[in-house]
Formats: sequence, C-alpha cells, structure tokens
Amino acid sequence: MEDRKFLPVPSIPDFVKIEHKILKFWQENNFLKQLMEKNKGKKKFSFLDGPITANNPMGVHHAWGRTYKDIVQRYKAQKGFDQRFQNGFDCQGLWVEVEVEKELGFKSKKDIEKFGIDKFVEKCKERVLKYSKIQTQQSIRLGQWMDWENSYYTMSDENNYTIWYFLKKCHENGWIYKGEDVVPWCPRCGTAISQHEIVTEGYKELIHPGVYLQFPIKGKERHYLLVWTTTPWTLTANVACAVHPELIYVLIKSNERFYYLLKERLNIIEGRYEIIEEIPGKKILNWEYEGPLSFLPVQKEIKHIVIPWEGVSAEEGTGIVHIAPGCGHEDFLLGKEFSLKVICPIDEEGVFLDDYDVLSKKSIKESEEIIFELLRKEDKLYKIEKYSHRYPVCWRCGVELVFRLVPEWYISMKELRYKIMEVAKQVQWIPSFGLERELDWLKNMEDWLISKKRYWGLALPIYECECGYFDVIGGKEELKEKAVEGYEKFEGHSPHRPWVDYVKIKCQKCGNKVSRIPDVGNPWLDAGIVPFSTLHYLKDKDYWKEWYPFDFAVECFPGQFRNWFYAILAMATVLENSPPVKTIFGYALVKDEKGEDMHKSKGNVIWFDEAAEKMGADIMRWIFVSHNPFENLHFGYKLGQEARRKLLTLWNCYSFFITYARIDNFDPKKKECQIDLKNVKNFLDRWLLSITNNLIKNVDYAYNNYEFDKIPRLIEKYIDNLSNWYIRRSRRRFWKSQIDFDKWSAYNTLYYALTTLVKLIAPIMPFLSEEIYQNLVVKVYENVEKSVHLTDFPQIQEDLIDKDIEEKMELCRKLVFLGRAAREKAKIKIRQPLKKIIFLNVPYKEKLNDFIFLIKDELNIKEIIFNEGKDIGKNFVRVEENNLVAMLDISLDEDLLWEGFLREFIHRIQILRKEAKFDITDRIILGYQADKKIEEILDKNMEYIKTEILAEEIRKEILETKDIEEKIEINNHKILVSLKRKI
RNA sequence: GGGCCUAUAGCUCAGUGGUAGAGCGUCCCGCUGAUAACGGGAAGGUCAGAGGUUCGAUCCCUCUUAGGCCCA
Repeated sequence: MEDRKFLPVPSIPDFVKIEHKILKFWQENNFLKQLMEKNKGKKKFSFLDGPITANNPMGVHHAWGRTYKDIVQRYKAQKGFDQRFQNGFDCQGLWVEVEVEKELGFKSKKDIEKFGIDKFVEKCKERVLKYSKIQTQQSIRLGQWMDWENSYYTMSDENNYTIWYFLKKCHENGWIYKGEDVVPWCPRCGTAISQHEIVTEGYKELIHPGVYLQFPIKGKERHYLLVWTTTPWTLTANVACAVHPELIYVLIKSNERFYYLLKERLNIIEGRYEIIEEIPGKKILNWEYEGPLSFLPVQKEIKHIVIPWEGVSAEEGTGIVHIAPGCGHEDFLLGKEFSLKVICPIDEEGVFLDDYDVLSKKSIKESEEIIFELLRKEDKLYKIEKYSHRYPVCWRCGVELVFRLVPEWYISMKELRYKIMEVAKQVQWIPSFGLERELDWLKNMEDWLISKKRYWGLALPIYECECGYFDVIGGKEELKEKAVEGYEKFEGHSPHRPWVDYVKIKCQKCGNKVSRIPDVGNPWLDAGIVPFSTLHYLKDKDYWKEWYPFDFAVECFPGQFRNWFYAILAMATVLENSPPVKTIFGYALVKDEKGEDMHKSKGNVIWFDEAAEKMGADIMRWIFVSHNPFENLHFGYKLGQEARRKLLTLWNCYSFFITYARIDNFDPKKKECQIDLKNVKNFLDRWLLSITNNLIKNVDYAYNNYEFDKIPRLIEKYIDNLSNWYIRRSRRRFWKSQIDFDKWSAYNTLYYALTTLVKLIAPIMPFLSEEIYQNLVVKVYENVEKSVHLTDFPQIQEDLIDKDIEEKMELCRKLVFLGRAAREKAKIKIRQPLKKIIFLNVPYKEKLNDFIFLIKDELNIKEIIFNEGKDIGKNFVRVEENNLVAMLDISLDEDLLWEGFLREFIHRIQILRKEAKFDITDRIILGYQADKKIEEILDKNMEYIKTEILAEEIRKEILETKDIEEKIEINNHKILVSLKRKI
C-alpha cells in the first residue's frame, strides 16, 4: 500500500526549483482543461484580454499586468465561474515592421518594395509567430493559466474582416472621410504618426537653431518684423506671420533700423536700442511684408500678411510667429481660417521637391546651412542661437518628425465622441479617476486618423475611384461579390497586402475599375475590435451574446486611454452602442529601484526571464500584487528579498506542522485524529479559527472588489499571527509526548488554517500554494482535487468567528508586550523566571482569566495580578502605554535563580544538539562534570531535564564515546558536557 | 498652458476628522530544537507650504510648491 504520510519538508526551500517542478506537474496533467470542464455551464465570468504586442520578449511590466489577469481568473474559477481563458496577441503594425526592417538591414520604404511586399509581410507574420511563442512560454513560467492553444491573433482573417464590418458601419453613418491635414510624419518610416502614437517616449530633448529673421514691411522703409523659428526649412513655405492681437508690441530703433516685436521679448535684441512706440498687436494686422527666400518659384505669387493668433506665446521667440500652413498643424488650421496658400516643400522622405532651386533634392538637415546663406544674401537674417526643446520623434525608430501635408483617411469624431463618452460613463473604472481621464481624452481628441502608408497591417477596405466616389467594403463576401478582377489571385490568402490588392471592384458611380487605397490601418483598430472578433460576432451571434459584455479588463493605464481603452469603447459604440466591458482596471508603470525608467542603454533593465529564475515567479507576483496599482512600481531585487522573507515565515509554519505531524502520525482523514472544529476548546485554537475565518471574509471581499493590494497585507498580518503567536504559544502542545484531545485539537486547527491559507493565496502564488497543497492534502487524501487550483474558494464558517476571543487575545498580547518592555528595562532575560507582574487599568480583567497561562508562559512569570496593588518600591519596574501599566517584580530568590539556571542549562544543551546535527526526535545520553551544587540541582530535576533534552540517561562523567563535547559556564559555574546519540 | 494623480520616518509605503503607523536600513539588547527567522528598545516626522471649514485637520475645501501620467 502506498505510504500516505506527509513528505518531510526542507527547512530552507528553493522556491525557483519548486516552481519548475510544479510547472512540469501542471504540464503533465493539463489542469486548465479540467478546471474549464468543472465550471462549464455555470455562471459566466467574461474576461477580456488586452492583446500583448507579439514583437519582443516580455518585460517585467508585462508580468505585472499578467499577474492581475491570472489572479482574477483563478479567483473566479475558485468561485465556480465558467470562463474562456483566452489570451490575445497584437500582431499588425509599424512596430513589427520596424523590427523586421532592422533584421533585414533596411533603411527606407524603397528597400522594402525592392525586397517585395509579399515577402516582407511574410517576414512580419513570422516574427509575430516567433514572439507569440516566446511570450507564451514566459507567461507559463509566470504561472499564468490560459487556454494557450486558443489565443487570438489580431492578424487573423476574422479579426480583419470584423474591422471591415466596423468601418462599413462608420461609412454608412457618413463618418469616414479623406482629409488633408498637416500631420507629424516620420521621414524614415515614410508614414504619418497618429496623434495616438506620439507617446511620452515620442519626445526627445533636442537642440535646434533658434533663427531670428527680419522681414521688411512693405511701404515702410527700413522697418522690419522680427520673426522667430526653429525649423528653417519651413521658411520656404512661409505665407504669413501671426501676432497676438491683445498683447503689446513695440517699435524699436537699433543700428539705424526699425524693428517690431513683442514688448516682453525685448531681451533678445542685440546691442543698444531705443523704444519708439508701443502698439497693440491688433494694430499690426494685415500689414504686408516681404517674405523669406522670395526668389523661389512657389514664393513668387504669395502676398505675405500679418494675421492674428491667440496662440502666440510671450515665453519664447519674438512674439511674431512664422506661419507655414504646409508645415505645421496649427499653421494649417490658421491657413484654413484665413484662406492662406498651402505650400508643401518636401516629399515623403523629407527631401525637397523639384522647383526649389538649389534646395531641390536636399534633405531638411542638409538644407539648413544653405538656407541661412540665402537669408543672409537677402539681408533677412537677424541672428541664430542654439535652442533646446522637447521635440517629437518617431516613437519606433527615433527619427525626428516633420510636419507634412498629406491626404489621410479619418473617422469623424464630431458626433461619435459624445456617443463614446456616454458609453464610457457606463463602465466602472478602477481607479475611478480613469473615467475623467478617458472623457478628457475624448473631449480633446481629433478625428481618428486610421490610415498609414505602410505594408503590414489591416488592409483598409476603402476603394476610391478617380471620379471622387469611394466605397467601403464590409467583408470578404461583399468583396467577392463586387470583385470584377483578381479575386482568384487573392483567394486562399489572408486579407493583407499585396494579395488583397489584386482584387478590383467597379465604381458604383462611374463604372470604372477601382483599386483599394494602398494604405493599411491604424493598429488600434486591430486591438479595438477584439470584444467582437474573438467572440465571433459575425459568425455566431448567439455565442457572442453569451459572453458580451465582458466583465473585466486590466491594462496599464498610461497610454491606454487614448489607445486600447479608447479603441474598444469607440468600436463598441459604433457596433452596439454599449460598453464592451463592465469594469476596466488600470495600473501604473514599472521603474527601477531608484524610480528611473528602465532602459537598455542605461543597463538598468530587469528582464523577465532573469527575474523569474533569480527571485522566482511567486515572489515577483507577490511584489506586483502588494503594490498600489495606481502608483509607479519601483521594481528590483531588494523588494524580492523582503517578499521572500515574508514567505519564508509561511514556509516555516508549514514545515513546523509537517515535522510534528510526521512524528505523531497525524492523519487528517483518520477518525481517531479528527476533531470537529466546532468542539475545539483551547483558546489559542479558537482564536486561530476565528482569525482564519475573518481572513476568508476579508480576502474574499478584496478579490471580489479588485482591491488586490489589500490581500498581501491581510495575509502577512495573518502569517505573523500564525507564526509569532499561535505556533509560538502552541509549541509545547505539539512537543509533548502524550497524545490527547488537546494535541489533536491543535493539529486539526493548524491543519485547517494551513489548508485554508493555501487556497486563499493560490491565485496570487500559484506555485507555493500548489507545493504545500500537494503535501498537505493530495498526499494524504485519495479523492480530492489533484491541484489546489481546482479547489473551491474556502467557505466561511461564521460560527467559528469569535469577536470576544479576538479582542481578549489582542489585549493579552498588549500585556505581553508591556511585560517584555518591563523585562527589557530591568535587563532581565526571559529565561530567568520572575515572581510576579501587576497590570493596572486592564479592562474586563475577569474575563482574561483563561488567558493568564499564555501571559505567564510567554513572560516566564509565576503570578499575574490585575488591577491590584501599588507601585511598591525599588523592587518593581514600571512601564506604561496608553493608560495600561505594568509593574514587574524583579526581586530574585535562590529558587528562582536556580530555575533560571536550569532553563539556561537546557537551552545550552539544545544548542549542542543542534550543532551536533541530531534529529529533533533523536534520544541521547548526557554526560557531565561539575561542582557539587550543580550535581545536586541536576539530580533534583533529573526527570524534567530528561524530557526536555530527550535524554535517556544522565551520567556524572564525561562520555568516552561522544558526538559532541563542550565546556559551558552559567552563573560562574563551570560545566563540562558531552552528548551521545542513541542509535 | 489644460486635465488627472501623488506628497506621511533615511528608503519603500500603509492609515485615520480625536495621542502619528508597518516593513527595510542603522545602533543597542534579548529569544530560539519550526525559524537563512523572531522579539524588545533607541534614534529618526511641523504628515510639502499657506489659508479656510471644525470644539478639534495629517485627513475635508482653496491656493502655492514639487513630482508623476496624459493632453496641448
């Protein structure tokens, strides 16, 4: 018959090794399948996984989010909810393209076209598959349970076609349009960078020339406008200057010339000057001036004028702003307002077009010096300074962005934004300020730029005819129906470039053959559609209805308001006008231990794999969960050490239990060992049962309300109670040799506490809890769930909660605390017994009677007196806190001293046993040599000593064969002792 | 410039309209046959600053300052 005894437990666990063992165990048993099966058909909990970009190995910050995801689903599984456990990968977009370009050593879009779009797109797919595999392995290492085979990929046909359906809906509402706008543009990637994508890392502190220009005012000889710019190349497109109509400008005379500029900006003037007059900005409006680089063909016909703009800043420049509607977003809007000409001097690689004289074919950087020279020749340059400012760069490749006029496709937010706001309000945001942030974004965001002049992404199903008419195709079937050419070449391929572009349709208006526009889609379309595509919205609406709306989603807050959260809200608003998810939970960013960003270049990045192997996944998860999710996490190995120590305490409790349960053959399934917890009498046991059930209640509440960071605090407090009070005070109950009701009571109680605790922490620390559960439960019971993660959440037993006992125990611990402080003050160690201690002002003292033994034991004091007696002289040491007073009688007599001696002696022997590496159950023979007085004392207490040190025999001689020998000295008595293990 | 968040011990952070807390770190002392643990003590705080509400404010309100995130 199989041995069903608990396995022995090492006192120092190797958490990482345990985790690998458990991983293997899980893998061999496919528990997730069993779990899903177990809860199938029950009440549903619908979790929405925000897709991780499958482009690189996972970082520590991903692990943070995935920990929450795993915890929620594990907890809901314990609670019996039916779940899908679907993970998602984000696949399409510029980020993948940029990495593949790096792999292939490409520098520009031309390289890609030369290589072949089809091959390039295949490479992108390959990369995504490669990294989704790696991320899956890493997630498994983290302990995340997901239905990995069933992960969704945003590059799937279903995902793409569902977006087509969405876009068609938008089109039917008249929201899709082609617009011209001046947008941030990456000259390397050759594409617009949408507003959504200029994230924090999208800015760099850069030094540009701060160029001061003097533009001659027409009709006023030697009068100039002083104008400032940091982008000299845009001067080729200057058509106007703007002044703030309400601010005060001055006319000054300097070097026989007259300049206009903002009064507040006079400090930029070189040399001496004299103020001629002050003049409000509005008086300067509509003046005509001679623009820069006037020999350029594009500049020939321009009538340069001064226009008003409230956005003019008094903080920098001259207060007169150079306006080039083809080269700046605000400029473009002003251009529209004042019907200015739009000049767009550069191509998509940031190179000057033909027609720009000497500048043609020059890049923006190359053009700088040439332009300065030309300006000098024209006498329009005042001075050049260096100017340092934050300037947008391409968030993927780091190249400085330019602003460029391009035709792009948009979804109008004119009506939609208000609808989305209404939907956003129906979501529960955690933290609650999430809603305000989202609304703020929605209020301020511009129309959604959905097109990108790239290769790897959603093929925008927009077919624009030369006649100006355009159509949006809503799905594969519709495409097939409308195709007039090339469908057979496309068939069998995913709806990506270049294959989808073989298909041509007929223009509904003029009948011409129409191609798809070459653009691909904004990647947030891909991620935003998943509340629909992953539930087969188009194919199986019943299934979709079963799981929609989702109950919960969790992602990193910064960024996601304008990205994923925004996208899912927008798309759900269009398709269903309903919130896609009931609760959105956000967490902050991961920084290094010093609070600085982790950067490869700084060398302070902690990689997931390294952290997992060094500190262990459970400890990482514990750190993540303990942290307030709304504050940045300063992650590092120091935190790991702290967390490890907390868990070691738990491990020690577990290992204590196992050690003695093995010695006493405690078997929780045997009748003779069992005690109904309701019949437990011992106060320590009843107290532990009570706080255990309170813990169940509080932890359940916290999980249920997504207050994850509260849980580790509750658990840590509990473990401290368990270890430093319950077990410490109960030790002797486990040690004693006789087996009685009290002993079984202790075992049953501690067993209950431990098995409950592992279930409570199982969602957070899946490995450690599994390890302990396997030994505590699976090892002894045959018909139980084979994994802790298949078990139900512990049932609270209200009748085991006893407020009264908890209160009294708390008071009791306070008294012990005071007693210790008194001993400390008197400098008398615990091993020295003392006569009595008096406590004053103790509430409900009579009820404390049952606890006196605890205080006596813990403080090693013979008598405890409540609320009687006075401070009587110097034999007492007094300590008080919060009105509670302790008075410790420190007078010692012969008996007390010898009793203290005995305890010290036993303690020394115990240390020797430990040094000799005896097992705690080993019997020994003790031999010693000492003076007569000692012999007398030891003789008198022979039996007591024997029990304490597990000696079968005590001899008044040094043993001839011995395992250890030492001279010890206590209270000036020298003793030579030797120990021998009995075999 | 606008929105949101944060400010508590050397560090990391809890917390409360009624006498300021934990962990880590430092220094002293002690306990320990479950303990790579633990306990006690000490040092260390104008709870960012200024106003207001209140019998009473670290907490609620306003402003200021600093930091974070987002937007412009």
